[in-house]
Amino acid sequence: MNENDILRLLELIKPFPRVFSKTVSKGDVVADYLEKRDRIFILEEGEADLIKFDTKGSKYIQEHYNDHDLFGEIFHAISVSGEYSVIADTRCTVTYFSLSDLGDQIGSDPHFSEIVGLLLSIFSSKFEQLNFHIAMLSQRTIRDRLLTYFNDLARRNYQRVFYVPMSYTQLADYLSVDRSAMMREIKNLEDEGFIDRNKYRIRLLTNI
Amino acid sequence: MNENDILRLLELIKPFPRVFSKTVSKGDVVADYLEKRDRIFILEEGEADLIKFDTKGSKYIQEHYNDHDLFGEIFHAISVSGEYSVIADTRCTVTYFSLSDLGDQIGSDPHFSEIVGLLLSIFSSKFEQLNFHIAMLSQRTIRDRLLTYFNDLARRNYQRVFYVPMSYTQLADYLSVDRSAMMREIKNLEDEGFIDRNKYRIRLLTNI
DNA sequence: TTTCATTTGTTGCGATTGCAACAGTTGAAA
DNA sequence: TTTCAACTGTTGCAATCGCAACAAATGAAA
Repeated sequence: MNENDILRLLELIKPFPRVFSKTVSKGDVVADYLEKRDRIFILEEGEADLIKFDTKGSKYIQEHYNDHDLFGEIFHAISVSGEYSVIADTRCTVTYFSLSDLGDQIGSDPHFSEIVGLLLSIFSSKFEQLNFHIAMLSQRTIRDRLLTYFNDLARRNYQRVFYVPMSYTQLADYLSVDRSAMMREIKNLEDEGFIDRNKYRIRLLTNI
Repeated sequence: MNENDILRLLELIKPFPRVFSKTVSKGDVVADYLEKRDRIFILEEGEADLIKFDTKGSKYIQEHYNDHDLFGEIFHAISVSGEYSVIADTRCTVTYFSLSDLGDQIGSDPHFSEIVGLLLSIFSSKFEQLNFHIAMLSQRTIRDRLLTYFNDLARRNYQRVFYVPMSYTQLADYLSVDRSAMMREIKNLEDEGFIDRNKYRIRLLTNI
């Protein structure tokens, strides 16, 4: 996601009456994903987690958000069972608005076309993320999912070396595979000379 | 997708100079997915298929489009390998435009706020589709993917009975599983009393 | 520094899946 | 009406995966 786009959008829309800001303390609920809504949240300061509450009562960290990250119901593949909340990891300031509200308000704004452009570029990049997720999940073996994911990291880093940007527990969740089976497959990739690994630092040794 | 939204959007944007229409003959290329673009196509009349050309030369129908369907690069999980084209199945008329172009043009239009609203509602529904696809692919067994998909069909039909809206070959592709393994699992679901099936007509016999 | 919860790393085993192969069915074009 | 390609339906088998279980490592809070 382009951080400058987010910052510029914030600057432009903050004056609108139906664009809200709030600050929540660590541990507080930033947003509930209980009802289907068209709100978009921009995290201005702090860190927060998207948490899934299982039907059995257990909870998992589904995503982690930093400064200038963007989240909202419409961007998420809320799984069939369970409830979701975004919980503040540290003290957080968020700005949020409802998309349909925004549509009503920006018409008369002199920066109207810039705002629309920024929204479209944010949407494009979200579509791209979701589409990549689908392409990765369409791979049928753990090995192919890992390689698809690693190649994308390498491509976006312009390097064969990169750091996995989340814990392996979270990665297994993102790839939607069993964690232990994923670890086994990572070990296989190392043993067979496809990758070189040192904790979260990975180097791809082959093409494709 | 709400067909009325599409029709109203067409009505509003057709007058713009950078919104184009064309008619292509059966078998012709409607759109190439070779380059990353931000164009959106609306099929006004006719039928078309999104075709994937494998690295081995084989080709598959990935999606099928009817009147008033909407497609474009940003809406698709273009898989890692292979090329894509949209090919006319019958004589087709399409209207298309580039999103960024549209952003530049609608600012001065008296209906801008309605246009933005329509675009946002179209995007919401695309996000919903992609998110459902991810939630379904996150299920780890063929059985769970089938039940997730069937329950969604039933929910959207307000009925336990529904027709699978594509061939089983295409369904296996959408669920990203082996076709024969999927057929085996469908048979198991029948044998175990979860569903009742007659070709493409399915009735769910249990909850969840 | 100690404690303790979380994460990583590893393995055996049974269940599920993909693959290959082939017969039967269907439907559209010749 | 015949032909033929595409799709459905089925099975055996080997590969892969999820699950359970547990030890080791890590790191944040007390």
